[in-house]
Amino acid sequence: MSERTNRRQQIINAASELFMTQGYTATSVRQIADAVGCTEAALYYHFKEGKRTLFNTVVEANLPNFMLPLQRCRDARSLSEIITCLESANREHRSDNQQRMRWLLAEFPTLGAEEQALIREKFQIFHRELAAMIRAVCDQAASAADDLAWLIICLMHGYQQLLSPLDLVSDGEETMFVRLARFVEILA
Amino acid sequence: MSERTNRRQQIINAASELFMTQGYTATSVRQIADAVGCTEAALYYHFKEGKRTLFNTVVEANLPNFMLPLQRCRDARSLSEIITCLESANREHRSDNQQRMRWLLAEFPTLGAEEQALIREKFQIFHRELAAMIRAVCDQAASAADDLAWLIICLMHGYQQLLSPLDLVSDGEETMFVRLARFVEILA
DNA sequence: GTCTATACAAAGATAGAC
DNA sequence: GTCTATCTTTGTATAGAC
Repeated sequence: MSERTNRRQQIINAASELFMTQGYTATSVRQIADAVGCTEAALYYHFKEGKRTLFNTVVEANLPNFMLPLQRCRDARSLSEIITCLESANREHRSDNQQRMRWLLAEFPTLGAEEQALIREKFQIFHRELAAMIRAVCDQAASAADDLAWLIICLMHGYQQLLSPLDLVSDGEETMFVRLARFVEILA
Repeated sequence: MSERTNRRQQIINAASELFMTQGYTATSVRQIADAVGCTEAALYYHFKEGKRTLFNTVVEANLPNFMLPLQRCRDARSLSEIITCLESANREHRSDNQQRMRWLLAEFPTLGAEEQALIREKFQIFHRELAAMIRAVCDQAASAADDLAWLIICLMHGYQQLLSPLDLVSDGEETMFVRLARFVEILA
């Protein structure tokens, strides 16, 4: 993959960056072409159906890999271990995933039905895996594990998309997650 | 306040609707003028500094009234009562607040420093009030109440902005909140 | 594949008449 | 206050040369 082997890929990368930071409508085809270092005409050669097609490609290329943090927790042996593990996995890709998710949810209403379904499915799979993992480490009823998994997902999302970007938690380290781990420890 | 007493207000209302559903860049001044039933020139008379100024006005007019759900919980006497109360208050203004919050967070990065600070402050006040309320009903250490308050805020946000709009929770009623109430009941 | 050149619509914004 | 008319810039998109 030399410097400019694949123009198409360069375009997708530049578009990803711009769409994510500025949003779809705020980003012009000119801007993308400039960022790549080519002309608009060249861009239209690679994406014959124009801006919207390029956007769809970018969406699929940027579906956050939800499973990544879960794989790290494979050998957790308690609920609190799962949580602290999720939190640390989360912290490492923080700015990346945070931006991707924010963008994804912001554009979600404008997406086509297939893309919306794709995203929904990703979350459902994540939830299913997490619930299974919870059942494995502490003997919960299936429905309780399901709820607990959604609870954790909501919590992480709220933290990642609300507290963290708005800089609402001042006490430096993510003590909140540590405390959650302690909470659920009691419950388990 | 007759039909067209206040053009300025009409403009703000129309702009609110359009900005929220389409976003800032996707909404044109023309579109707003059309919705109001006047010309662009008239609009520029009321907002001399143009689209961005109108937008700022709209942002301030649409800062969700965060305190509303809290006021409903004044006479809650336990942690679980607070939570179920918040949840029901939340459910009533659901679609409204959901859209407002989604929009606010999507546009947040583009806002000026003062507006960002304003939003941040609203959340901090909400948190402070909720934490105080928690301390009032169950004898928690101040720091534990603080964390618990953030936890509940994150959870509600995750539910409102992730699970609910993506239609990820299938079991009809908001059992998740009921279960959370039970969880925290044990903790208290 | 990439460029130059250009078409054409829509954007934000303003001057000046009423 | 509101309109008509107009300006300038920016947007998406394409034709045709290299």
